[in-house]
Amino acid sequence: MKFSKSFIPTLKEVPADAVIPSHILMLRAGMTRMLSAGIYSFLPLGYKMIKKITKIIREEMDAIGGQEFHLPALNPKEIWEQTGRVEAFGDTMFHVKNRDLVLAPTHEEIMTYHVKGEIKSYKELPQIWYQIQTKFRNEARPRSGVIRGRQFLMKDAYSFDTSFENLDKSYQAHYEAYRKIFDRCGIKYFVVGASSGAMGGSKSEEFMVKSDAGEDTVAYCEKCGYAANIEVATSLVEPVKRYEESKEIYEIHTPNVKSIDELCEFLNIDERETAKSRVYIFNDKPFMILMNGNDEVNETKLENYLGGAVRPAHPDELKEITGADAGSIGPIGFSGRIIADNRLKDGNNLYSGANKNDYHIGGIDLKRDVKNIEYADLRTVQKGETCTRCGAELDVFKAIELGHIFKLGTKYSEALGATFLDENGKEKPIVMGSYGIGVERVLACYIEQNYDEKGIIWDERLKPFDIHLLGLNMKKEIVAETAEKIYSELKEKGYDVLFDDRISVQAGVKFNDADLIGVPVHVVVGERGLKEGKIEIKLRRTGERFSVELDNLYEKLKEVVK
RNA sequence: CGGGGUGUGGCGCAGCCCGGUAGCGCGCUUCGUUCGGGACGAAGAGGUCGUAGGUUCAAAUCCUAUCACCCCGACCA
Repeated sequence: MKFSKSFIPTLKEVPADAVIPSHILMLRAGMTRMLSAGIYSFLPLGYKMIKKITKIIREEMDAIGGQEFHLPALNPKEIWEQTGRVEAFGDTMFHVKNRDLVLAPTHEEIMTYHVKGEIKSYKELPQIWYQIQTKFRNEARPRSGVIRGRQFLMKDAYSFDTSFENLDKSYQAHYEAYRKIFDRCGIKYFVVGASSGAMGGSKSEEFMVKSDAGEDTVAYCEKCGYAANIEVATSLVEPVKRYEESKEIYEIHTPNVKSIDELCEFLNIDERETAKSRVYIFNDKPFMILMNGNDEVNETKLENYLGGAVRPAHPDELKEITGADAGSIGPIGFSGRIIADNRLKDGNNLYSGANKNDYHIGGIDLKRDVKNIEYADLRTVQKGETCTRCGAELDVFKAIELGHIFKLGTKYSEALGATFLDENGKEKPIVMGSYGIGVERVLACYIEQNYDEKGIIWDERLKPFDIHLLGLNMKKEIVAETAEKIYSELKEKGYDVLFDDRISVQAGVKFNDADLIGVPVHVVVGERGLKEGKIEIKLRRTGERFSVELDNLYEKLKEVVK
């Protein structure tokens, strides 16, 4: 393709609204433009990359027996009401104003709807159905360019099986396909155990890329490879001590002591000797959570334990429920359900709030003083804690979710009545899995991992062109003629070539645009080299460059272009 | 949704505090010179100063409302 005829509007300056490297570079390289917050247009170069990525995805999905669909983005609201997800999505779902339609944020319902209508026998299962389609989510705050948009491309696949054992097979097939897809895209990623959240279902894993621009936090053990979303991650921490002798409960006047740190300082004690109380509401009823010291409540773990959504009590509710404000709340005298983190198990001689402002209580023995106490793992793992598998130190960092695979089970098939008859003529709900990949995120994450101060660095496995050919001074006949000749010969040999044939553009501009766009191999035709009959080849990633005789050019390119 | 910030030519910005009719760099057009790492000179084109009200003889500038966008947080199948 000739640059002079192409629409590749590169930018010299950094657009003010872009912050993260991938966003800046996609704008600067002329791949995307923003239309509105979280809504992006893909320009020819950007869309070309999207097509390359979706081609890889299609090949690997087809390889595991996937069949491609194209479902409507506009869905009847009624179907979504049957699974309760209009409410579950809430404001995240876009609603059409002048008809009872919604814009689909995912497609479990619609796929299940079609299964229900057509698949009736175990003989027709399993099935893997997928599509690559635009999804709509009314994100409260779109950010990081294409990484979190209100409209985005997603490859979503659904598996339909006769049993949970067979679901395992479909799930595993997707797991392996995903590894191949991300490997082929040249992305450095890792897989973490995750929470299924409001999707429902049992097991789920996320394919993650480490990045400060990420919105998920993961715990990772470099030594043994343990990786988990912070929502479900666990670590080994020392439990509180149980002293031989339990003191009696006593009240302490603690004016203006609110936080655990203030309490520790005031009483000159260690935070491990304290139990922090938080009040949550579950099913409209208040209950108390006890954490050791400054340990943070992990609300996802809490919700998984309780089996439903919780919310922290409001400040005014606190007063009504406990008689005290946050900072002075504790288990003694609290009448509701009390769940403590495992770390506090059977602890004694502990300090906590007195449910009376400016007072705390010492000498608490959870075993003796808190009847019906429950214990659960409710902590949020912190950096530097001990890996449960190998004992090494855990790292905790931000990551971007590229893909997510779920074992859904029968949640949707039951809600929508998608059943089949088994070998014994017995009606059973179809067992489902669901598997997503954020297509733009693959693009953005690749760039996040492969750029330098000059621009993007594409990989041989994922690149917009095979060769970027630069004709430096196209006003010189010898340069123009040679470059044109090389261009047509390269095309003949089957290379996809971007030929910078612009006449009134300085050499420096061409070099900089080439570095910005980041095709792996640059071929430079200039007057200087031609005087000695030579062409220059430059490798974008290493910056390495070498001159070759015109006669040896194609030979050399065979080595260099993979 | 809470906090902070920004809206001035295609892009990046100054001007606003202290009101007087809009400027700089890049880009764009034309001509000439230059020609291997974002050239130089000359001449040009291009702006309802986000929008709507208000104050004033006069508003980019002051006041009110509103919209959009960015950042931090909350939220996030």
